[in-house]
Amino acid sequence: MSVSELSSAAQDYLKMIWSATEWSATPITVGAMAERMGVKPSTVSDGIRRLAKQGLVTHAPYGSIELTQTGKDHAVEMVRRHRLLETFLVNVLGYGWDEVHDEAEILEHAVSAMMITRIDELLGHPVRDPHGDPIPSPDGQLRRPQGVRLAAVDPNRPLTITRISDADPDMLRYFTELGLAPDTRLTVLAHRPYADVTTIRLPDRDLDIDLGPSAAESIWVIAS
Amino acid sequence: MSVSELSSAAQDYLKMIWSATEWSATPITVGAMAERMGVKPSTVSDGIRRLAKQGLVTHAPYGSIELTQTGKDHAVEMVRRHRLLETFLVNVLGYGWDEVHDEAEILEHAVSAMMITRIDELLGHPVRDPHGDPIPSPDGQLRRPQGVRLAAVDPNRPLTITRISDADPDMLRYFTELGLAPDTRLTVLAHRPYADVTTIRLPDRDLDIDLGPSAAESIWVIAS
DNA sequence: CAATTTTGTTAGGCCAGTCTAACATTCAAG
DNA sequence: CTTGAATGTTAGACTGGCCTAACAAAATTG
Repeated sequence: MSVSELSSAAQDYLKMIWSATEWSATPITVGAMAERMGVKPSTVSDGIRRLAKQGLVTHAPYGSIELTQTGKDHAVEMVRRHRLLETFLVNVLGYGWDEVHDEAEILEHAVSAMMITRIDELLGHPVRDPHGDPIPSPDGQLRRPQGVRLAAVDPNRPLTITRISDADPDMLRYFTELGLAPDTRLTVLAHRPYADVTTIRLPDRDLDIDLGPSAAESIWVIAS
Repeated sequence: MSVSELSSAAQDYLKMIWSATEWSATPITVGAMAERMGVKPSTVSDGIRRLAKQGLVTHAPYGSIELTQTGKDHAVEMVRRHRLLETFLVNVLGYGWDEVHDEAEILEHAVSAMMITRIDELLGHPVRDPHGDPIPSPDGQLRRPQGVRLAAVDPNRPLTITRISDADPDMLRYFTELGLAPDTRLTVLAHRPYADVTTIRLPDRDLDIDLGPSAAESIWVIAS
């Protein structure tokens, strides 16, 4: 069975369950899923039950939610669609990287496998989306970019941004103003714990910036 | 209210009602709609009732189905989306003109107004889609291409194809093989009524072709 | 113009996906 | 280790879009 035959809601559930463990190990909860999808927990609980019946997740009442291999395959396919579409919207249609998430979220349920193939070719088989997130290959392979959260790195080392979480469009617009994007080079000057501030320096723009904790958690870097 | 807020089914009904009278004056019937949408007449009857309740069509039981101004506006917007998407799929993603209809049929329900605007810009504000059908402007204006059905023209006059109905992908593939497309020049040699054949000549390819009635009804031409 | 065929509508049911409200389980704090 | 708070599940209702079956109206035709 192809991922296209799943309902839109089922595709969303699978993608969300998979995504929850992409950047942190904490497993997803029913409440968190409901929150992120803008529905009530009872709806999610019900949806999970339907997914389990279709063999896409395993779940005992009050227990943890795990994707089966099939579920995982479909989830990764949806992630591939989403990230290719985001890349397409930015590179071909001239969207801002803060504008693509919602559009891709809808399109990913509507595009055919053929269209995804064509978009992938047009873009030259990109391996990262505009936020630096890795794009799974057609067979589901996915190279995680190296990198750790900016909040967690030692000061005074040269760093390069590898990804920026696309969770908050407002924050992305703010980052755009500051010139923060994947491949931007920077150095952490200091973490100031009680002020909850991380000060960074952008050598290329000769600029120092104070970032709050949510920003410092959203930016991933490697040594450069 | 924007057309995007309508259900997918409602968008389909409106577009179909509008389309029914684009190339011929015969008004649409419940049965014909059901047939073309692949559902039962009872479903359409019900759907029409819901549309009427929303003020998008007027309809008395057993009476004719008419779009209100609002309904007409939404229908034309859907036609604009559909034809821009078809053009986009052919010109940007390299689809064949016989492959775009079904894909556009799904995408038209998913794209945002912004995406349509961007696609329109990328394509340079096209006025015809790959089949020669006119693309309504953003404000709903629509210039009907001149032209009459090939089946209805006098023999031995130089003609140019202005549009080819996209109703039948197989026929489009056949036309591709023959080199028949919008802007192709041709002459009708003769209509042979009892054989139900129209013989045409393609001067540019020095080729004579016999077309059956469905083909001759699908091709629209003007004097050239 | 009456009877039959065709076409359209209504009634009643099903499903997915949502809700609210009530209930069950688990977790955490004292 | 008990209890109250937080979290998750179930029950029951509703909606849109579909179905089948029964019925109503209109059109065609002998």
